[in-house]
Amino acid sequence: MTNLSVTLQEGETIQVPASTSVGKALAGLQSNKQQKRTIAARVNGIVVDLSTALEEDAVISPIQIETEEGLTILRHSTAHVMAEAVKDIFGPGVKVAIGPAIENGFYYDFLRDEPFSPEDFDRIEKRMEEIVASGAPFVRTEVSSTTAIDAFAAEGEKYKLELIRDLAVKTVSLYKQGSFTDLCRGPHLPNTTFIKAFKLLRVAGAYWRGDEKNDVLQRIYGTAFFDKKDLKKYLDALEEAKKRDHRRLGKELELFTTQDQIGPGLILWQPKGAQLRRLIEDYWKDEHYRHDYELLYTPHIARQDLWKTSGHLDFYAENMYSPMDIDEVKYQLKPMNCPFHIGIYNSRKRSYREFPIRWCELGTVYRYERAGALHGLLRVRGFTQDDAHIFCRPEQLEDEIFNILDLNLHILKTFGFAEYDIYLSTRPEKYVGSDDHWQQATDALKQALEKKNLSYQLDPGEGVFYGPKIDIKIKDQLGRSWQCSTIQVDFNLPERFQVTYTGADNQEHQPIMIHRALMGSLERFVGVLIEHYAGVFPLWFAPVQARLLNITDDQADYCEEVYSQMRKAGVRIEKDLRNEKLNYKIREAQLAKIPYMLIVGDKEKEDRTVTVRLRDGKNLPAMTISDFIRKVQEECRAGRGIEER
RNA sequence: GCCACUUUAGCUCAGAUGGUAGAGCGGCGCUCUCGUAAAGCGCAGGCCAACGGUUCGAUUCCGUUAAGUGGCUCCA
Repeated sequence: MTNLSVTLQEGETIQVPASTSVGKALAGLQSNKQQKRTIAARVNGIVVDLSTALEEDAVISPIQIETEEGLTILRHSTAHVMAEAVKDIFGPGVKVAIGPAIENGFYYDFLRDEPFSPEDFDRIEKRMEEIVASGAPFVRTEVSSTTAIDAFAAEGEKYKLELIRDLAVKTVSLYKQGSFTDLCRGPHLPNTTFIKAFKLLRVAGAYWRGDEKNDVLQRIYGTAFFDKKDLKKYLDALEEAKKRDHRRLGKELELFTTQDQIGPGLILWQPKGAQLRRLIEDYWKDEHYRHDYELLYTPHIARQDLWKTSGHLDFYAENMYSPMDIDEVKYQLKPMNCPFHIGIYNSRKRSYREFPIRWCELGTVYRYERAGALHGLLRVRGFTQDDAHIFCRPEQLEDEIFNILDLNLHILKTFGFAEYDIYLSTRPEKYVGSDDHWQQATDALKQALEKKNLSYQLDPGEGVFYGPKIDIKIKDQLGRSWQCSTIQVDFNLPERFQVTYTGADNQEHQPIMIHRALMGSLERFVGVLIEHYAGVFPLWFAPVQARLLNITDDQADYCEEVYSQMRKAGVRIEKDLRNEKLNYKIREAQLAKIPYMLIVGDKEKEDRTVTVRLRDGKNLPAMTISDFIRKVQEECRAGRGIEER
């Protein structure tokens, strides 16, 4: 028998007979303890089961269950166990589709006439426990596609048949544990005993292969971890996310609301939310002014012809609301601001000397979103973009992109977002503009990113048809990412609206146009901010900065005085002069997440001061009104990042 | 839009195999005037999402519609 040499990634080499399983080979290379945590391995770079037989010399690195990769395998295997449980309980009439591991868990799609109910979850979980306890091994077999097709056809597993046919390969691999066999590439756990902690989370509808023309399946989501502690940690994190839900906090803190009578996806900003938004807008405008932008305002509707010219009626009609008649002419609500900005550009002839032109607007747009897509502030039908359009010459593009990135990251950072995922999307299959232009623009985007020292991922073919783009996803406090910023080069609109400028050569040229939004939409950004801060906003954009609390009615007159002085000085202050106990007032202010509580009793009234209580329960020494005003102003200045510039 | 689930007082939620409903918080009133996370008592709030059907009778059963939630899909 031939001997093979097997080398552990980190060094040690042993000789084993051919056809030795990976698991066995590893047993000779690892400690017992390590061996117990090993569930799969990378052999010559390919991830395989421990049961895989070695047929050539190999470099092996074990995959431990507690690693990211191990967790994925664990979850994938748990999905198989869930499928087995479901088939056990609900019979062969239930058809299985696919069941992959996903971020934070797994799912499996089933076809079943009856809906799954939460009570079913208990039964399924119980059956899963039994399967896990049986310790059944996950057994891999390779069979010819025709054999597999026969087998799945006999069971009526039509989705599996479709998958095999589309694979169009000679042999496929099957995994069997207990009574359940699934078409699967693997790898899987050696056996079910590695499944220590799992939970089914929810059921949702999903189309077969994500296409709404196909069958609607029931998708059961679950998660699994290698021990109970981690599962609990995850479930706790879900709880925490629930607590931070901007819809809940928006209601509790009276930031925004929606009403049936007004319509879904249409946001009503309550006074506190409006204040928050105003502070963001003011800051945004200031920063744009500093960065050499000019501010625009444009209308909410325009003649339908405009949208014909812009091409929106061709490629965006399904997101636009029906036209309205005004003096027998059709008008439509705007889904984007760009044509209006172009209108301003075209209001007179432009010279290359004016470039770059940077115009920004907090422009409110309306887009039709499918009813099922609406979600709090994050997905709405009317929203305000922090939009801007830049017109420049090709050779200015890179600098402009660099400047945008600079402003973009600066603003995000000021709001407390310091981690991003950046994507560069290149030319899709269908596009307008010349290959040269695409190449130049894409290069300019790349150069700008590199000059700014930003790492990014390439999204080949994911650009919009009119130009390449950079998308920035921000990461919040809980590590979730949100798409907000987008920077897009546009070769299309300048052409359609015949946007030109007179060059140094006295000829007419077409400028490059850049669209960009940093926060994306104010609605979404505020939603993300609420969740990021859990409603505990930094002083500089807290809708209410301070609340005055008197101890008894005796200090009411002094409090009125303090209140009006502070309000005049621009401090966002409220007064709570009700005849309630101090404890009660403090509790309410605390729940309202107000940064400073100003407590006024006889002592303070006597000394003409206030005692400052912080959100964390600590007290600052009593200070005068003007000292407090100064303190607030200084902190706000620092928060807005003024000192950095 | 599609699938599933949900909709009871301002908010959070109970409730009855069909006989028109309750709690806590909040609001209002009275008493208390009180120093760092909930004082006491009382009162007022509901066409039980809307509309149709079944029924002697519907908030409860059935259907339709609307809104919400979780997904699919799409995206700021």
